[in-house]
Amino acid sequence: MPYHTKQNDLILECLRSQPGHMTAQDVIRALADAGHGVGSATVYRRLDRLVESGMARKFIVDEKLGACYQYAGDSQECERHSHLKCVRCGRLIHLSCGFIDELDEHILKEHGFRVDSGRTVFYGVCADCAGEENP
Amino acid sequence: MPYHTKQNDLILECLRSQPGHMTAQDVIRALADAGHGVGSATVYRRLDRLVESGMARKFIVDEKLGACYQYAGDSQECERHSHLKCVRCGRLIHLSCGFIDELDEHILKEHGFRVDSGRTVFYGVCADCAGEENP
DNA sequence: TTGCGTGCAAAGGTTTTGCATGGCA
DNA sequence: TGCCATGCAAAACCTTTGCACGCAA
Repeated sequence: MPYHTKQNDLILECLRSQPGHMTAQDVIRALADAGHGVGSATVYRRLDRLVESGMARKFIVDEKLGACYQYAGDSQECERHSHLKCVRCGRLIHLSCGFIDELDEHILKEHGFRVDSGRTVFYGVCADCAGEENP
Repeated sequence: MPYHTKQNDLILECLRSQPGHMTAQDVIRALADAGHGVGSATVYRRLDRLVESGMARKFIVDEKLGACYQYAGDSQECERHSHLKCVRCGRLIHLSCGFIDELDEHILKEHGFRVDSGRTVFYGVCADCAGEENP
């Protein structure tokens, strides 16, 4: 049975305060800056637990950057968000789109694979960067 | 102007011999096992160049595992492959599917983002693992 | 001969692990 | 009082970087 600790609340609150996504290192730095230093080992351990329990979502954006975490506690609104990562400028774009749902359904029915859109990252080139290439 | 070296051939041949994908570490180990030791720095440098030149593709599967590389020299057949990664058993499944093309087209037209399917990894649960959950 | 490519070693970064201590139940 | 959680430090890991030497052109 997991215990309820102050550090757990701090980490969760930190994630919640951030509209976007944070790496584990972001969380560690944010807590340190706020005056509540939390050991990095604890942050990693708690983040993994939050993901297991469904309070947070975890996905990989970039191989240099570590894993990214995002709060998912209250609303499931972001559940069907996917992400677009521009490999040129590095921007990460949220994508809410019915087409994704259709795709997920198709993959489930035809290929027997249940996709978790919240984790999935599409790589490519964003409009701005594509514009710069072909002016 | 890039030079043509023995190590470059070895690395490319190593990738080509593998039907699937390899991490940089896999390449290093494979070459070492084959008796041709190639320095890890060289492997990383050459792999990056191969990706730049289009001879190989690179994508991220798992944050613990490093980047994955795949040969893409002869045929572009795999160009429109996406990958499904089962978060339960860790299996990586190739997905060739017209629906993906439609999605990419939709994202390009409606969201102005050109997706590179070859890099994209869908996370979720495969049929086998889903079956084990609900027998 | 020129200068890119290589290899070794060291450094950089994130994440994990071991172990003694502290705090929740 | 138990036992999980924490924190520190050290370790493990992949990847990058610096530098001298070797090899392709």
